[in-house]
Amino acid sequence: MAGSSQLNGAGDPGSPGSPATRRRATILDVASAAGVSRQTVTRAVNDMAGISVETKRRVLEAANALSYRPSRFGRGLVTGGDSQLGLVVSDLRNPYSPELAAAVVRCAAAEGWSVSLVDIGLAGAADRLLHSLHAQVDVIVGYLGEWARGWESRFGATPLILLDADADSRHAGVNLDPSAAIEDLADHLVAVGTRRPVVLDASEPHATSGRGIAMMAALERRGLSPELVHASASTPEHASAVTAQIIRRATPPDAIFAFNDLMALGVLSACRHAGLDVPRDIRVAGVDGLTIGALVAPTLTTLAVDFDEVARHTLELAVSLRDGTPGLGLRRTVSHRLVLRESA
Amino acid sequence: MAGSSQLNGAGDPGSPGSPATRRRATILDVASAAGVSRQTVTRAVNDMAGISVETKRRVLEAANALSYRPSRFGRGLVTGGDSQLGLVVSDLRNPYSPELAAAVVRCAAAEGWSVSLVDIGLAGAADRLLHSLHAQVDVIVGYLGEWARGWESRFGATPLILLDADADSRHAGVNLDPSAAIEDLADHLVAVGTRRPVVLDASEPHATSGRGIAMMAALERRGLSPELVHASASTPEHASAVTAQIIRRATPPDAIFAFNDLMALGVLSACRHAGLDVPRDIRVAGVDGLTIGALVAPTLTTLAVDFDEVARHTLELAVSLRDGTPGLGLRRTVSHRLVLRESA
DNA sequence: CTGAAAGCGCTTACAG
DNA sequence: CTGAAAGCGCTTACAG
Repeated sequence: MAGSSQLNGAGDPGSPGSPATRRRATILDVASAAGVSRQTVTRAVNDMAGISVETKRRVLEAANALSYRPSRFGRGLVTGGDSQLGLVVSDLRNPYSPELAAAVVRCAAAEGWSVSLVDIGLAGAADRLLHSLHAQVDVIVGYLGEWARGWESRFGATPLILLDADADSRHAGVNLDPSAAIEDLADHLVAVGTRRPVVLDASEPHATSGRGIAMMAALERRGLSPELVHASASTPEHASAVTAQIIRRATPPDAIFAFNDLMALGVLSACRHAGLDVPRDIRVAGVDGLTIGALVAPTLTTLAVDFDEVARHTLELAVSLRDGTPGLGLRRTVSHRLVLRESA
Repeated sequence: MAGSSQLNGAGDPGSPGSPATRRRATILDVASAAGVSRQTVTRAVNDMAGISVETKRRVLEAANALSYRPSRFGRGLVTGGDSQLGLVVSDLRNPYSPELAAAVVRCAAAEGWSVSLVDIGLAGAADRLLHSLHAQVDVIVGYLGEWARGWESRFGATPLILLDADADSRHAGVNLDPSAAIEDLADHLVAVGTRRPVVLDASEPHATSGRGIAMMAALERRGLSPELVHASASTPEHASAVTAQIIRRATPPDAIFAFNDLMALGVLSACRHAGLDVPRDIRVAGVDGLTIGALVAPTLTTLAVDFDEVARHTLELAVSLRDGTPGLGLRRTVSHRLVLRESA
């Protein structure tokens, strides 16, 4: 038809050899196809008042025939568009990430934000991903790790919210504080008669994690002599391997506090394969409060993170950052909570 | 000049009645602050050639002082912008969703797409969420359920890719086919001497799921008389409750095939609490191939979905749909694969 | 109920 | 190395 060849030709109607990728129809294409002006098209497409039923029908028909979709850029330029949050995680396959993402996505939706999800765990792609993300969102939040260093020089004024980062960071952030929950757990372990507790940390021997240190201290303060053990990585498999060795000793531990729930699952698995009953022979606890901890048998005692609370703080910070209204504090803290289940 | 210097409170702290939400600085604000033209600002900000070091420094300084961030709309309008995929899941807390999302996010990133994640499981918010999503992405993919009905009339030409939808759907989609894996599992169960298998389905009695029907048929074809049982919902808890009843019988089953891995976890839990050993006393299998299945003890035998393959197909379809090049087929099928582990 | 004008913020040629 | 002009696709007043 004349209309469609004009559409594709864009000023060059008779251009021979239809292009492989046809240009997308614009509001002007629809307008001319329907024989109306562009703002009549706007009215029809956006379901606005001030348009006759018949005209609307005709316009929508033309729009449909041309597979017209309003450009989000054209529209966003004039309306401002929705706010966009970029959520960066280090490994979507670790169940921790999805549980956080779920909370953030829900909370964001309630506040009218969209969230773009990025996994920078991929080898080498992190730099490219962050670059493309920072061009598309209003605020970036997540576990940036080393990428937070030198942020301004690389990504200019893109606001950044760090999750569980170093306390000395200059960026906005939401931190996690396990100390109170660790005290509660230590109390509990003592109350049930624990004698030989082991703290199973993930990091390298020379960089014991904060929670590992805190747990050691809490147990020592209660008169126990906990042993500190390191897995070479924080995976269930490594935790399982280390546990298998430990429980084979002449005097095995009667409690293992794992760096996180995933590692605690590995501990549980090693205990089962060794024929040990949890919690009768040995008690096990993790950190994070992942949903799966309630699905395994025995159910896992844990220091749970309130992901919803983290998400709430994150969105509050995101709003301040977007609007440039720093408010009072750009750093928040969320405490872990002891959740006692079967394993301890 | 007067306007722009007032606008940025930065150089004009004492502006009376400073507005709650300050207008964001534009490229023109930076240009005038740095005393250059707008395209010189573009050159500096986008790290382009053809600008002196000194000018660039001055511009970036001004940009920084004004917290300037290029508008993604202004930029997208002229560059076209990245492609955006909208991923819709029904419940991010069900581990199935994140595993799918992880694969899609990774695959999309490799193809240069961004993905916006939306959870429509939220009560009542689905309609609003889909509306805002469809204005922001190029293609929508996911588990739409009832929302796929009447899509065109509500969301016009927004391309849609349905995951695991009815075969009679007119939309593009990626379907799952468990039939071959079900045969493999049936073979295995027979080979290890299963006598009294139970198929634990999730749906209501009058709407047995496709995989439930297929498993029943596969077992019957091998001379067994499987029993079909329904949980009132597909949660681990319901599965656990039903299992507890069944295994209490005089002649309990020696194998349970659960609708999905989550329910299989519930089965495992009920067995453990009843003192049954899996797989010695009873065999258990699920469907989905979730990561957690490999972390529990005993590890879970399952009919695994290759999420990466689903993601690959999804992105191929997304590209065709975005470009309006339908290619040969807009429907793909991915087969489950039997993964034998300890539980069966 | 409909349309002509202006402008959102940016980049891409093009001219100096 | 720098800037004046044009235009991306849309909506928001405003005028008929």
